[in-house]
Amino acid sequence: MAKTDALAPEQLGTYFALMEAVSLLQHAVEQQLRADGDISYVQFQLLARLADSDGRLTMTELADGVVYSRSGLTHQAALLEKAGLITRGPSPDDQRATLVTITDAGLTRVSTVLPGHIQVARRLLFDPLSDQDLHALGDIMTRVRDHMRAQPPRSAAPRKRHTGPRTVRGAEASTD
Amino acid sequence: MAKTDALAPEQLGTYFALMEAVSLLQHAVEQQLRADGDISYVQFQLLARLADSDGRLTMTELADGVVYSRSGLTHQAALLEKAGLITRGPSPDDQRATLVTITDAGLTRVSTVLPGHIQVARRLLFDPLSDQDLHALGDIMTRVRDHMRAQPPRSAAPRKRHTGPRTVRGAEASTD
DNA sequence: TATTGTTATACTCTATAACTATA
DNA sequence: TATAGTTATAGAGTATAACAATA
Repeated sequence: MAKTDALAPEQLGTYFALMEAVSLLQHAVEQQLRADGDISYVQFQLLARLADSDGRLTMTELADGVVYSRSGLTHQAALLEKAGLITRGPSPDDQRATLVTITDAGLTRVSTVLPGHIQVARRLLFDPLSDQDLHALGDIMTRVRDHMRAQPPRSAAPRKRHTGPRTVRGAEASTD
Repeated sequence: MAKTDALAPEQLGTYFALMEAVSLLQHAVEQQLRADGDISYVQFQLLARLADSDGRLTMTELADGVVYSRSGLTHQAALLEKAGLITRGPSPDDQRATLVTITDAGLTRVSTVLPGHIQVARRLLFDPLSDQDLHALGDIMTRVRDHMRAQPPRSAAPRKRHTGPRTVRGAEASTD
């Protein structure tokens, strides 16, 4: 039945500290990006990835690593295109592919947003860390990330049954 | 003008590794909670917090630490109540307050979901870590979390101007 | 007046499924 | 048949503002 025992107390504490800290960090970052450049973190990631690359990537290449679905990427790309930050066009190599290009405005936007972004990361994450901490954290999280990437999707997730028709989502009968 | 310089390469790498790893972890956890107990991570947090406490907390106490707005909490509480996992009632101490109580079904749901949750955390996060890593990570993230909690909200966030009416959200003119 | 909580509303994000076109 | 991408649609999450009631 595999390991379903409780986590060691130290594991539990570490897990929750990690989750909460990063939630706070994500929240702060979203705020900053929205305030400084009116983009979300996901949009920032897409732009940054394009800026880092040749400035051009196919949708599939762009999506790689950015978790979600193709349709989600299409949606974000449409928003970024409407905002003039990227351009989409046919690929010469593969007629099926869409080639995404970052515009000058896109590059400008990234550089507009970057300083504040860095400030937030520094203020929230790095300020309380020593060089040694930084090194340790980098080492650990790099290893963890690579491990996660290598994990089989989530087909392996156990499939249990609910106790009944109880749903904690919005839908639901509410027969009255 | 404070420190707006680029982060050290090691900082940048650490930051991105942290963000990506936790994003993957969050995603996996959401999947597991939804599959095993049809709840979100936020809902799990609320239930877990209630279970940890006396079983009863006011809305304000419950919200504490769970970032978002009061209305968001009200919404989630309504969902949990509809699902029979919590109960809301007036507080004897303060007539303004709402006392939230976890039900037996709520406690059951938590215990239903917990083993899988732990499995995910173990498989994705702890498996690739040595005891020493665990200790270091716990120490670091606890410190970071406490530091973040102590930070002034986000009033301190710099306020820059956009280059124009460019919006990367859904709304927007789209005059054609 | 300040605090607790709810309601109404609006918007963003994400995912699934169906569909088109090219390899 | 498999892959690249889009569209339509549906649902969940979150936040802001206005409001009611109690301290």
